[in-house]
Amino acid sequence: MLELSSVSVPKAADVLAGILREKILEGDLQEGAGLPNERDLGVQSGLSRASVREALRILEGEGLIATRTGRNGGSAVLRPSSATIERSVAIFIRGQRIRFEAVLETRAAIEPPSARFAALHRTDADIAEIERCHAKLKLASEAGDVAAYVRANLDWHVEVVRASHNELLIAFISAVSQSVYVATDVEGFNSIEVRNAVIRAHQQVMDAIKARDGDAAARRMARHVGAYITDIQQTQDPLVTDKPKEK
Amino acid sequence: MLELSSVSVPKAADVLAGILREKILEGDLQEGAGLPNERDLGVQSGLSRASVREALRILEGEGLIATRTGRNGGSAVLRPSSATIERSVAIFIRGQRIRFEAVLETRAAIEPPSARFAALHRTDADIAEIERCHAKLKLASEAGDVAAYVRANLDWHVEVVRASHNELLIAFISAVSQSVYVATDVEGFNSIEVRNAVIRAHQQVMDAIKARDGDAAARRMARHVGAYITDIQQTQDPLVTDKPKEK
DNA sequence: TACGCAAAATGGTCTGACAATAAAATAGCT
DNA sequence: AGCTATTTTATTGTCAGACCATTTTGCGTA
Repeated sequence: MLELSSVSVPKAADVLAGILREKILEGDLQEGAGLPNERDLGVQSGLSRASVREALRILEGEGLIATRTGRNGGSAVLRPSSATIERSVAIFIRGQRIRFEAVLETRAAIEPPSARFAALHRTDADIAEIERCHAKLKLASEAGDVAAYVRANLDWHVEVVRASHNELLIAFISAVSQSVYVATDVEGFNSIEVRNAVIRAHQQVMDAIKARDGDAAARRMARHVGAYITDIQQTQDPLVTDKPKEK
Repeated sequence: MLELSSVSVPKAADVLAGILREKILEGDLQEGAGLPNERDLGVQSGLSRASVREALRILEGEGLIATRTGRNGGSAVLRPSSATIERSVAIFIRGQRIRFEAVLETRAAIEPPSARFAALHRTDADIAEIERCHAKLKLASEAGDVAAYVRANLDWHVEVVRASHNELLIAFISAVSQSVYVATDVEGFNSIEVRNAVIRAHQQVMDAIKARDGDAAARRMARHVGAYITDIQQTQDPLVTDKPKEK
């Protein structure tokens, strides 16, 4: 008797999307290159326009193409950016109901080694960018503008990781920061004392990165994010939200 | 004169997808719950079936639903898994032509802190699982089955991170490992000497995790992945592949 | 030359039909 | 009754063709 493991029946749109995806990732289609219009793609592939459109929509969801309407419109090849990762991480965090503590832990795990790489690989332009964020942070803190302060704080951390010149770490920290932002704009947290401590810690980390001292950068960043976690836990503890039970 | 900043015209499918996405992420639709069939959704939303299908395809791409054909088929709500992150990371790495070195750096950054969390949060079941992978690793190494060895090696690392009980770190390491796997199955690398060194290093890390010694676990893991990077660089250096120029 | 309007090219949406699939219901046989 | 084969049915997958919306191009006129 012939054994068959439930043959899969790929959908037309998936197949076409796969072919186009390979062409793009393989580099056959350069960034900015325009795909044929939907009707032509239909003729070339022997599929209906509906199926072609579904394939294009898949690629659009993967951040591989962008589509414009109108004359000279159509689908153009895109370099997949970190935005795609950010979206999937955001959905993962919300959908899986990831504990906020886990998100902070992840950030705390990524940032110290990133700070080390930043100290080793930084350019002068990176330093300038980081200091620009720091200046904005100080300004917002002095003005008591908490929302701007939180925003600048996040930007500063992302900018430090950006100085590592490791594109994957940058994408990860961007994705995580996105989710941290929506949850740290708490009035109780971000008191004037905490803000001043943050500014001092940032200064120390920046000094280490400027001096290209990887060990110090990692150590100081670890201390900083560690303090951040304990601070926010103290603020949140009273109003305990949903604490998922151990499985 | 009235100033208008180019109004955006959201597409019907995007709007519907957004509504359904919120319902799912908000928890209004439990996992496994079935959505109405496409025709009903069309009637309820006032859209054509084509638009409804496009919306469903978007959600499917985001890993939020799964669709089956046939009677009692239709779309059922899914918990977004790490697979979605893995896919977007894989596309990002290939599409951006991320240096392999950067991928290894990212792994090296994530694993030591993960090992620390593993030492702190591990259960006995976690230990058993890690040791199972380690046993398979040793067996494959002794048998000289390099492919199985590489696979088991990767599994061991993922399993250690899994013991951290941090779902986001687990998703990240899974995504990165996926890409590491395809590139480390090199014959020159993975010599018997390297394999034995790996086995010894793993043993030390496991000892620390068993003893719930977070500092030792992080330190030993850092040393291990650090050695891994230098080893693989020595193997690859002779046959330098594409070295993207500094921007 | 400058402005405005028509034409053309392209994606966006709708309608209706039929094919493919898989579960459920039914019929038929032992 | 109980099993098996067949038919029915609910649902997604695919197609064809039309029309609408948007944007660029180009022409024609002041």
